[in-house]
Amino acid sequence: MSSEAVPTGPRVCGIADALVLVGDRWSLLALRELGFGVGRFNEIQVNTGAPRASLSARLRSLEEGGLVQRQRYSEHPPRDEYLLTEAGRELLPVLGELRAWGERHASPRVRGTSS
Amino acid sequence: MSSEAVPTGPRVCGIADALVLVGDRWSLLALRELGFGVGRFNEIQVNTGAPRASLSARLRSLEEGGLVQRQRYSEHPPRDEYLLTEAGRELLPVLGELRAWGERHASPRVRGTSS
DNA sequence: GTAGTCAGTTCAGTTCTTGAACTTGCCTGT
DNA sequence: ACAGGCAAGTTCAAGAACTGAACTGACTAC
Repeated sequence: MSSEAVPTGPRVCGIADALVLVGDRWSLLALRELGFGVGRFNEIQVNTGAPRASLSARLRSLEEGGLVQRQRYSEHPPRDEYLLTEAGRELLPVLGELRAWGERHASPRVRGTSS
Repeated sequence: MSSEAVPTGPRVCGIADALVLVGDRWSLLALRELGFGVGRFNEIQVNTGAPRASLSARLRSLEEGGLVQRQRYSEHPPRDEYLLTEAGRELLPVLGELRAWGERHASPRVRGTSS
């Protein structure tokens, strides 16, 4: 038997909960930008490459999930920008590790001396 | 004035590369099961709740991405199980942090004493 | 007044995901 | 032997989600 008391069953852990909030293609990229201090819609859109509609939906669900908050920076042309909440900021270390992993294992480029 | 010389531009970093491999709803959950030592298709399927077709596709792409490898555990009824490669195992700490974050911020349950 | 910026929304088409069967190969019970 | 099961997938139609391009408002610049 390979298993040593690994309890098998319908395991529910925080990973599943986390993925409900950030388990899609664009959320983490948007969060990365917010972590860089970029909070404007168009900048996030350009830097991540997400389609505007997707980004809009994603930011909205991140806001509902309590990861980001919207702040008005211009009244008259009503313009908002997005900021990380504490919950969002606490995700940044995870993103950092994910980036490190990605650079080690997922990047087809560089991986050596040049450039 | 929150920004202090944050270079704006088309930022490309390992996060995007990582998300190509694991940036979907089921990959990380499957990886979690593999991390628990559960490598059988049906068990992963039940524990994660992923539809069979999705799981099959996901495991294939994880295999192509070098995160898991398939190992035959029965010849005559040809049956494979999945194991983490080194790249896959190195992702487990990230998953651990994601779980910790999820338990702190994404779970609607618990969250301390009151509620 | 014409053009441009910013933050989204709308639209129609494409792609992805899902659940429910179905298949293949073997093992079990009677 | 033969029906019935289990395991690991595959197939298919339907539905959900995503996408790029164009459009809306509310301004600002020339």
